Amino acid sequence: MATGIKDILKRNSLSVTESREKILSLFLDQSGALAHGDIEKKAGEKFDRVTVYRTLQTFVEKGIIHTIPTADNSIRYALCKDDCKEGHHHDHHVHFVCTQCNVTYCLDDVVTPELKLPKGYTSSHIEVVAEGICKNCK
Amino acid sequence: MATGIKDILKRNSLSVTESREKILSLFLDQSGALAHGDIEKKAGEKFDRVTVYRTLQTFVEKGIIHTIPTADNSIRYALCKDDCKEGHHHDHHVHFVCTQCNVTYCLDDVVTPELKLPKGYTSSHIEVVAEGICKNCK
DNA sequence: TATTAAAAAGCAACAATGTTGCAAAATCTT
DNA sequence: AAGATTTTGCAACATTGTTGCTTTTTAATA
Repeated sequence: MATGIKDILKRNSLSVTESREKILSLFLDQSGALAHGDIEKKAGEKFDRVTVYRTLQTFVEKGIIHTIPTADNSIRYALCKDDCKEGHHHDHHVHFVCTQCNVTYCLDDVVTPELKLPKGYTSSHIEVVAEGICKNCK
Repeated sequence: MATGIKDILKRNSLSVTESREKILSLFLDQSGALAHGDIEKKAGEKFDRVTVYRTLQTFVEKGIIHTIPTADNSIRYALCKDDCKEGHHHDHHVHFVCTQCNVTYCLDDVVTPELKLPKGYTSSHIEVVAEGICKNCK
């Protein structure tokens, strides 16, 4: 499968625009997750704030990126693996936030564990966020 | 152990004030978690917005409540169990967000599972948030 | 390649959320 | 009850997120 930036956009029937290319490249250029603020800092001099919001929203809808829940009110976004379809994410991996460097990783190889929920509860999705020291900081 | 509202505050060496009593009672009166917005709606006519912020912050610092990460940028707070000490939380339970009624539960009996992390990663805390249909909505 | 319809970006204005400093009021200590 | 301390409320501000509309860019088609 082609993995160029333009290919990713076209595959998701998105028109190729400068801001989408730029923002998508930010994700491809590094392994961690990005908070909205990070993206705005890196791309915001060039693009309007609103465009960043709308682009991220579009990417989430198309399944190109996914959100990672945090406890500090700053949604983080990370690239999805290829098997994410529009409106149907398959992010069954664990996220890791380093308390030292503050980088968020997608641990693609660590699968979210099974949970035994109390009677009456049915879960459709489980998010696991581990916090600690990453391999670069230890 | 005494569980009156005043007792909880005194035990944590907090002075007993109207707003703290009111906000703490909101948590005691119901089982789910509360978002800042909920609290402001319920207590905000009586108290200043800033007071709500500061009170919640104080409660978190004292270990009376804890935060629950979400993917929608609205921090939720829930009461801690009694073994939370100041600055040292013991929230090894799973959280459950109902996608229908939007209530967040602390599943105190569901312990966060062990995770096998990749080499080099050490985690100090693991957050698990399950999403689905709760016992009241099914 | 030029024309045109559709989509996206930029702009402005606004709404919501969160923060800070300081004076007034309430609480705690003795 | 009086004074020291803590908390509250207020005002002003910063940040973050949203909406409507016009201009610009992209993509489709001749």
